[in-house]
Amino acid sequence: MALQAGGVSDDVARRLRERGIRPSVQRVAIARVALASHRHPSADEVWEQVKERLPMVSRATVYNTLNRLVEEGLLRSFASAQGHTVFDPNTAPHHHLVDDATGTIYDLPWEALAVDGVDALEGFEVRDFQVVLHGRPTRRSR
Amino acid sequence: MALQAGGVSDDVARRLRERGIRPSVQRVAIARVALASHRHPSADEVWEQVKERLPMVSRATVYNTLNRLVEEGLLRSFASAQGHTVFDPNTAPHHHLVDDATGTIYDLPWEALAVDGVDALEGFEVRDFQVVLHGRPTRRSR
DNA sequence: GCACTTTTTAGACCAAGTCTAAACATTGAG
DNA sequence: CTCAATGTTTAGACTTGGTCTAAAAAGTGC
Repeated sequence: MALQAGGVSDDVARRLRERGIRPSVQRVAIARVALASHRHPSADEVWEQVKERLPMVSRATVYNTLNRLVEEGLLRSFASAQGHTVFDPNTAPHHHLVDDATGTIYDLPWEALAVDGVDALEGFEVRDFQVVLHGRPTRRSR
Repeated sequence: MALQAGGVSDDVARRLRERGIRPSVQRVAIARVALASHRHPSADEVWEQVKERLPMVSRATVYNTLNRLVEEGLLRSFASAQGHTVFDPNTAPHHHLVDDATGTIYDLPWEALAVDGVDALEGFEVRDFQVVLHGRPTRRSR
């Protein structure tokens, strides 16, 4: 197998080590794909991509690693509109816009929308929230 | 099998007929459960409840009927935080609060929150939206 | 009552995700 | 370096939510 360019994978390995995750070859490869992704991939989509470089990697390892990355706060996961779990390396607060025709999920910056009334909600203690919009992009360039 | 009280099921049958759905015994029983529910049940939860009155009803009929009710606008469906499809008879716009500890989903009235900035979004055409909050109820009485 | 259409049924099938037991890799002590 | 202990990965079995299919049953119109 080809050696990986030092810089990026070292950075990923460091981030894993910081969270107490031993940076095995497999875990670094999986984390590289998942942390760089901007398309909210499912676990199997990550698996496909990782297999291009590391053909013998097993599905269980990909699932276990992704779940571990979520536990350790390096990734977020949530259910897509189709009910499948997808992963998002953007752990900062942001909103989502779902194109129901394609299933694509777009990130919207937190500052793009203002939500008023959360503090005044009666009967609930709110930990966090986001706006989920349904619609479609009007430009191709996204 | 016991006859059903006329009033309610006649009402459900009428609503089905209005949408061009022939009100078979099974479909009325399924719709009665789903339309009366306030707990965002999954299809299998609806199936369990329907079977109490109509033990021979098949899973396929429940799934088909619920999907049909969604198509015809009598129900909404969406993916819960756990990634399972759940059904909601409240088709008016409203927000959701998810208790991650229990998976329970609470409805919040549309007027409880104000979202600002949707019209000003660049690059997207928005069809609808809602706020999804995570937290927990502070009162038992819900 | 009879041909036709619609609905329901049981169970096969499928896909996403988890679990398991065995193989493999890594580490630290001697 | 060798060994034992521990941690990780693997293939494949398993589970679960959901769909599909072919045949039986029910409903419709003449």
